[in-house]
Amino acid sequence: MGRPRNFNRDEALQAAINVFWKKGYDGASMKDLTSAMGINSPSLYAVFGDKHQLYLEAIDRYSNDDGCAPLVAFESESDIEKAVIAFMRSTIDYASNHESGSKGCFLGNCVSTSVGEVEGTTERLQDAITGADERLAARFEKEKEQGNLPADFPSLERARLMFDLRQGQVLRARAELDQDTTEAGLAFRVKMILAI
Amino acid sequence: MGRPRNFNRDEALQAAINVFWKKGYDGASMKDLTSAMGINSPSLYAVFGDKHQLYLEAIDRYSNDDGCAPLVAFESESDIEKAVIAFMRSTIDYASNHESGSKGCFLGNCVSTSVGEVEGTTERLQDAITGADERLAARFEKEKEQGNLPADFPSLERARLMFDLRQGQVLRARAELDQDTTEAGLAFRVKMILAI
DNA sequence: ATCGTTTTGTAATGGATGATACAAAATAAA
DNA sequence: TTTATTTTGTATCATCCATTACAAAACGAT
Repeated sequence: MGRPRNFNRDEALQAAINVFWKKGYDGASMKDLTSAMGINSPSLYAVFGDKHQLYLEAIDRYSNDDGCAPLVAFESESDIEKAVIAFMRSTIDYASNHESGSKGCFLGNCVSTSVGEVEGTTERLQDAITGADERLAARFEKEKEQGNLPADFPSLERARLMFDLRQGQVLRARAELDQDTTEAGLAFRVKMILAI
Repeated sequence: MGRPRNFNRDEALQAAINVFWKKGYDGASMKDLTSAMGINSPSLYAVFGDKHQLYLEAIDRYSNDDGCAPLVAFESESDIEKAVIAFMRSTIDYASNHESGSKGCFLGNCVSTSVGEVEGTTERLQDAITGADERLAARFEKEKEQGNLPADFPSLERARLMFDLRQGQVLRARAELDQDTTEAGLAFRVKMILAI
């Protein structure tokens, strides 16, 4: 059943992500999707099932790529303070200067709308949130073991703090508000996240 | 031009808000809207213009009602520390237990999707964000004048901090994640907002 | 080169969408 | 009550949507 082989599935999926990211699930028409992906609708159906399955796959892919880029930045930096800074900067950078031109966060600004309306989105958004919380907390725990953070450091609480701050930043980015304003208070935020 | 007089315009608009809030702009069909508003489409067009104008009016109305409820809670409480707590609790409460059943924040979780796609939404979201920043900061400034906060207290920076934290909370609420988890770290967040 | 198969493009399907024309009903005026 | 006007409900419009049938083209095997 006509699956095309002469095209890059990953690139097509990335193109679909960018369309959904910009227009939302309902706002993205099949025409928007197919023209951005460079395929005709029959191919889309053969490869991805239907619009709904494509959407879920786009969410999964984004969760494992762009969406967790700040997490990777956080985990890659060896010094914990620099790691927190890297997380914040990476968040702002991806939310404001993504190569696709889409602003904000696909999960935070688009998938959130379809929660409860499009099947499969609620669990995925929940997993993305709690997963981020846990990955951030895990790093803090490791720092505690190494003695770089006090033994009573509330890792999960501060992880959630970081994540929540992130959401404000991506909303500002989505609204195309100047990211320099968020840059201003960054030092204090870092200090607070690591305080006591 | 048949404008109906035998119905409550405000109630109809509130019903429209709840539909848009739950389903987003594109996801809300005229049928969804008219049946929730208790009117037929000709009446909707006579009273509100069209779907697009109704959406913009819904945004404006929400911005001046539900959306700023936490701001009112913040401004109403006389003690500044209790005021910050009131802001946070009000945010969580409205985002999780709104009478309409809609979760999260209409602006943060729905309008954000249509930014750049639906005309008139970008300015409105920007105004809502910067307006909230300024109202929060204004209260801090007043406290400084009264000597309840140090003279070098960075009002706007902390206002933005509060607002950004709020966005994380409404996203968790939209995803129907347990709000008790956010309640846990509340004391520290309040301390951090008012620190130094 | 020919045939069978796979990939691509066109075109059409039924259904739903946003928007209105129009008639029925209700109201107000005389 | 009769008439003019306004409000409501029905029914329809063209259009766009997601989806798929089908034909054309490209490919691979023999």
